[in-house]
Amino acid sequence: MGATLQTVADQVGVSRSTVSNAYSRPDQLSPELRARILAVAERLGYPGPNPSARSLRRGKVDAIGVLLTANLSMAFRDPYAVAYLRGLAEAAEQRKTSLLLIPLPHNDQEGALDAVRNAAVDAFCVYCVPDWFKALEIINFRGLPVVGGEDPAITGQLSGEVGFVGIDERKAARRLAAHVAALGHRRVALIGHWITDTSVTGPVDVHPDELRYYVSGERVRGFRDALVAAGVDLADVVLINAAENDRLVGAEAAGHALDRQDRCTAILSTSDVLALGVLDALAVRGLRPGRDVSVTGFDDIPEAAAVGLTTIRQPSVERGRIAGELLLDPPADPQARHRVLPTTLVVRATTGPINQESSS
Amino acid sequence: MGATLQTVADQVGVSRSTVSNAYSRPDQLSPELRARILAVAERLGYPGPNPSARSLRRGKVDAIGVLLTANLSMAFRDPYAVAYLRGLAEAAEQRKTSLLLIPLPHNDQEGALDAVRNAAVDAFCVYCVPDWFKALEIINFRGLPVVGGEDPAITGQLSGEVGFVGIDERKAARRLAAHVAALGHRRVALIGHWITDTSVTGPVDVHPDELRYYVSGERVRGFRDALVAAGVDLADVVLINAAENDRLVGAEAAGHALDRQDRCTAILSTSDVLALGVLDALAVRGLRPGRDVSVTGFDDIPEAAAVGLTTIRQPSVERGRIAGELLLDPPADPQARHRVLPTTLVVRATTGPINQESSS
DNA sequence: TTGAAAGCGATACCAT
DNA sequence: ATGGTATCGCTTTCAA
Repeated sequence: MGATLQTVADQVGVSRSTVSNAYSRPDQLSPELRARILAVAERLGYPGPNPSARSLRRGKVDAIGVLLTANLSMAFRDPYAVAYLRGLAEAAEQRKTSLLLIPLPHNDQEGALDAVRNAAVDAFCVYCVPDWFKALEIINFRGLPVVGGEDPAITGQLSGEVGFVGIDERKAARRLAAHVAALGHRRVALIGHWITDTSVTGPVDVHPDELRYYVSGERVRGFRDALVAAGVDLADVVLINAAENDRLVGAEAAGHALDRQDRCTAILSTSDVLALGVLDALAVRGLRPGRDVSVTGFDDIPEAAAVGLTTIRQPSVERGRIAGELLLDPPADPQARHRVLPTTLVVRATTGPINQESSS
Repeated sequence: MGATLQTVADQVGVSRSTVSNAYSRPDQLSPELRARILAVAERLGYPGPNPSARSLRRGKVDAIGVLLTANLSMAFRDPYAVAYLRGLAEAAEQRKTSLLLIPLPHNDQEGALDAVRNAAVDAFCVYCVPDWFKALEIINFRGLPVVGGEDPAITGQLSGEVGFVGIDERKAARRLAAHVAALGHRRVALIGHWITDTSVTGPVDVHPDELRYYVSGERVRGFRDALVAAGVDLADVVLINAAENDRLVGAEAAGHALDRQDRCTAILSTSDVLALGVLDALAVRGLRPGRDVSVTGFDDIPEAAAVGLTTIRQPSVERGRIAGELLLDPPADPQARHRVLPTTLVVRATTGPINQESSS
């Protein structure tokens, strides 16, 4: 217990530096001496250099901090987030770097953000954190390298921003909504994750331009763009906030759209997970997706294919991997540090032409 | 740049202690002074106490190290591992504790284990790491609290073991194999994850008692127990190693069982992920699961239900949560620190009575 | 190849 | 309520 570099050095009869070298620079001393030192260390129960002391001195930790969604454990329910994390892990493990998953307090209260403040990391990767979260300010203030991958504008303001990897959210959303509009839908509901806040699920009365959370905001604006372009009356468009990116919440949100007199004929969600919930809500009410009500998602998680969900496919693992690479090996060329990845419209069975009978 | 506690203290005209208190013990100084200090700190661009220095001094990091599978990024492909991690995250986020995901070198080579050695954490949670991995020795030597949750014997030897959370692997496997044997199957193949090593997929000639990796070993031994009890000749049982817990690898392993003259009538795998691969292999060969060949998994991941896989259900999220709780709030009662969770045999469509025609 | 000395940046205890 | 002081454990020049 309590063995330290000093203890070992004393026992062996060498200086601290030498013991330190035995661990961190094997080439700086004779193999025999090193062996002797390591043996003594083992006998003394010296656990090796103290990680905190070591990183304090070296100024490096070999870990990157990950803010995965405003709600860490919830993130693991979203296959897309998991895939992103997998990509990040791939990049990290290739470089012997650990990933520090930092939990955010559910309320984002000042004092509760210690975990972000005290995170011993060399850089941060931020994924799906609403831009108004205080955690971002802290990260910004710490001045470490950051890869956001969402709002180019916001991450552009982070002092340590090293790059960006994302997609053209709005354009992709536009294509999806254009597809829906082309099928004749005019009464539409849009379900957005955190478009207003992170606590209440239900209809909101906000102009799309005001939505703050970048990802959902852009997607909703993309939907709006396309609907307006198709001549849809915005008064016929219901906007619903989802307090969590969760299937159950998606179902709840859909309820607000379905259980009203002038039921909409299409429901567009800002994620597949929410859309799966929407499908659940339809099932409960005996409505057929693609016939009675058209439904779309966003991400193209594996389950989307399984249930025939029309959606936008975006890279997941790759996106995480690139984020990690940007952080760990920032390319010299600034151009190469701004990556906009391609997306694809995937039309499946949950969207179909407007059905005159059930919409009347 | 480079602002430190000292800098701030000098500017404000107070001592370091006071500045430190302003951050870590707000109640130790007047609100006005604190406000003044924080303001100056902000102006100076002082990012807050240096995490490494802080944890060096306090002897605490507020992070727990996670060894998730021998292959971190691969772990994210396994829904069971992800669920476990979710539970762990739930426990951690409730206690403002971060999770340090530590990558293991693929070869488990000495030098490459720095990440484990240098991990700044207060404790370790080890999940699905083969017992012969050097990483475990290092963890053991560091003497930090550990929750293994797999091999009670091995974790029992870890100096810092604080508890155990797992299932009765062997008993569960026995029930599963008994079900298969009761259906009349006598020529059986067992596919085990890492039962010999982590590099080659294919038949192995090892006695079940010799298998080293605890989890798979116990499951295989459980299978064996039940088969022998049912009068199966062990000479008719093929043992196949899977180099990775991966669907593709499962399919590959199944190939070794299916593409031989005396094709087996049942294939038992040590995980659902592998079993899904087995089903793929059957499909490719035009064989019907539950009719031509019976197939079983282990874990009961969501996809198992979707494809009708017969399997053993074991708690996932809960298991991770308990592991986290054991680490973060070890119960005083030693009894309460040894948790064996219940499992259930879930019979679905992939197992059926032996089919005389195709087995002849 | 090895050792001596100087921090890295912060916190805790004890006074005041 | 604040300040002084010792110390946490290690790495890193630089000199021998």
